[in-house]
Amino acid sequence: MDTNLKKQYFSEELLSWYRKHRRDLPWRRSRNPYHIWISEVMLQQTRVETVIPYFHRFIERFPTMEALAEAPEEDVLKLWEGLGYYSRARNLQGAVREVQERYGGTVPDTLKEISTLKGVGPYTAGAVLSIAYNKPEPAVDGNVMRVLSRYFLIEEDIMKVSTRGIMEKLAKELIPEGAAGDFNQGLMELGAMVCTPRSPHCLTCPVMEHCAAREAGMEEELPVKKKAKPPRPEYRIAALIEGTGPNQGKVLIRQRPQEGLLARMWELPHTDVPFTYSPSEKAHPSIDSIPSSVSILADHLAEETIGIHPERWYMHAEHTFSHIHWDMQVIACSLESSLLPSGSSLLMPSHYQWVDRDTMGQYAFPNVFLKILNRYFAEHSN
DNA sequence: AAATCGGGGTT
DNA sequence: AACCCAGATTT
Repeated sequence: MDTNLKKQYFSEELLSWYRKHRRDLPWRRSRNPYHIWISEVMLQQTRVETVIPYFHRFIERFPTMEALAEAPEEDVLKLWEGLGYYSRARNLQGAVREVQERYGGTVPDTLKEISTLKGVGPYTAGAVLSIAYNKPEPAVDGNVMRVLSRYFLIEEDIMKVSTRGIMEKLAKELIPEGAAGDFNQGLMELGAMVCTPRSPHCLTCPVMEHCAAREAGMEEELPVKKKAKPPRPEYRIAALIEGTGPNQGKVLIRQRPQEGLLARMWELPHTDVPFTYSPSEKAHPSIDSIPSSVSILADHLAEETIGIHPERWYMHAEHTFSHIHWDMQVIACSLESSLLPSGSSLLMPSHYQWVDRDTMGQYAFPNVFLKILNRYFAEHSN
């Protein structure tokens, strides 16, 4: 079959399939460029079902770009809590402020301008332009690369930058006249609902008849993708420091640095230990079974003027990021003293804070620490 | 081109 | 346990 006919068939069938089968998603209920933009940023590397509650909370708290531009950054981070890739939140607010100042509060409608905004890469630019403004720009994400690699039997490694270029050119050619938004969303919808990574539902696919991978029996082998490196293990020890006196019932937390992993999020004080926990240490934990870790933790906190006295083993926690796996032992501690030279024993460095069950909600935590704190306060609810 | 940057659902 | 998700940025 002629290539151009295959393309025309694909575009027409996909478009009509989408218009019949599209899911009713919150960000599909308007074409507010700001709302579309938020949804696309939240959807980066994140599933639809995960995003939905975050999207509702976000537009309720920040209904307009003006509201988001004027909000304290910590409020934005708190609403992003648990969603991951927290630089997305900071970039989004920074970009919205840029739109307020440089573009008079209107999301730019050209590829050149919108692409200058922080956190708006090739995908997000194309998605916002096509969905909000119906501009014929491609929006190539993982779904689109999977669908196109199968339908056109493209065996290039989709992790390569050059392959992205091939896909974008192809995706742009396929956009039907005047239907960029629906077509691009249809491409992603097909990838999410029908042309899935494993065991694709070819029998219900609107373009199965001319799918090259299907004809070749290759649908399970595509797309070709080089395997990612496994996350490196990191062994860590954390202090759950229980307050006394005026801080009875509270726990000491600290804020992470401005840059890097989990930037500006709050956490339990903890540090890396330069060796692995043996299976017996994981299985039969106690302070005495990991004494060198405990002394490393005490030394680490002493450098931040926090003197601790380890009391008991509390729990084991694991957390996997894309590139790191944390294997963490949590030790309940009492506060020996503040080692600040001149202050009273109640003074703490400014990036430390006492919190209880009611006040911890003011601070944004990564999920691993959220779980530890929620368990602790559930067990210590006087 | 490779590494960094979260967290969780599916199979 | 492997895979991968409506990716962008930095090195």
